[in-house]
Amino acid sequence: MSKSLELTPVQTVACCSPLMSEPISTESADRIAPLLKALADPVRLRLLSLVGAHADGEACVCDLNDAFDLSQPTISHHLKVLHEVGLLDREKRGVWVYYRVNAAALADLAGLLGRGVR
Amino acid sequence: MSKSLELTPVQTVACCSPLMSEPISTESADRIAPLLKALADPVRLRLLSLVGAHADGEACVCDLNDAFDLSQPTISHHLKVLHEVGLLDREKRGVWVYYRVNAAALADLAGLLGRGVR
DNA sequence: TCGGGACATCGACGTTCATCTATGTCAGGA
DNA sequence: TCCTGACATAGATGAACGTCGATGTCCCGA
Repeated sequence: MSKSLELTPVQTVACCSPLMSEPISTESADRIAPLLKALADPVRLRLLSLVGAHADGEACVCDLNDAFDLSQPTISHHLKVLHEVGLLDREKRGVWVYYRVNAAALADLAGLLGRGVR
Repeated sequence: MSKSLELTPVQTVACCSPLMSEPISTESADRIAPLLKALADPVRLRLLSLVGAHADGEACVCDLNDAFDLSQPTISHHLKVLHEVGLLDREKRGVWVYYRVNAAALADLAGLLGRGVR
C-alpha cells in the first residue's frame, strides 16, 4: 500500500460541518433556527444579496423598493426581520436609511453548515 | 502601476459569497429558499445533526424519536420535510427506516452563504 | 411654518406551519 | 394466519407568517 496518504475523498467533500461532527444542543438549535428562518424567504434572500452586492456594500431603501413588485411596507417589514436577527445593519443619514450586510453574522451561519474552516 | 497584485484584504474576510458578489436572480432565490426553510426549525436542525453525527452516518427513526419530547408522527413529518428537499436520503431495511445526510446538498447551501470555495 | 417625501408602524386578512390524535400499511415472529 | 411493532398518512387546530392599505414620524426645502 502506498503510505496511506489517501485521505478518504468522500470526507473532504462536505465533511467538517459542526452540524455533522456532533449533535448540536437544543440551545444551539434554538439560537440558530431564527437566523435561518430570516433567510428562508425568496424576498429576503434577494434583499440581502442586493444589499451585499451593491456599491460600497450598502443600499438605500429607495433602491430596494424598486427591485420588487411589492408594497413599500412589505419591503420595510422584510428589512426589519433581517435587521432584528443581526444580518443587516441599519443607518439613517438625513432622510434616507441605508442597510449594510453584517458579514460576520453571515459567515457564522456558513461555518455552521459548511466546511468548518476556523 | 504595480502589477495590481493587491487583492483588497477586506474582501477576503467574508466576501466570496455568491450572495454578495452579485444579486441573485429571482429564480435562484425561489429555488434556494425552500432548502433554507426546511432547515429553519430547531427540531429539524437537531434531526439533521443527529443523523449526520450518528455512527455510520445513518440513523434509524426509532433512535431519533427518543431524542425528542414530540410524538412519533411529528418526527416523521419533520423527516419527510428534510427528505423532500433533498437534505436527507431515506432507505428502508426490513422493518426499520434509515436516514442519511445528503452531504452534497448541504455543501451547496454552505457554498452559497459562505466562502465560495468551489 | 407649512408641505412633501422617505421610511416605519398598525391592524387586518388569507395562507402556511407545527403539532396532535386516530388510523393505515407493511414486515416479521408465533 | 394472526398479532405486534415500526413507520407513514390523514384530518383537525391554534399559532406564525407574508402581504396589503392606512396612518404615523421625521427630516428637509420653500
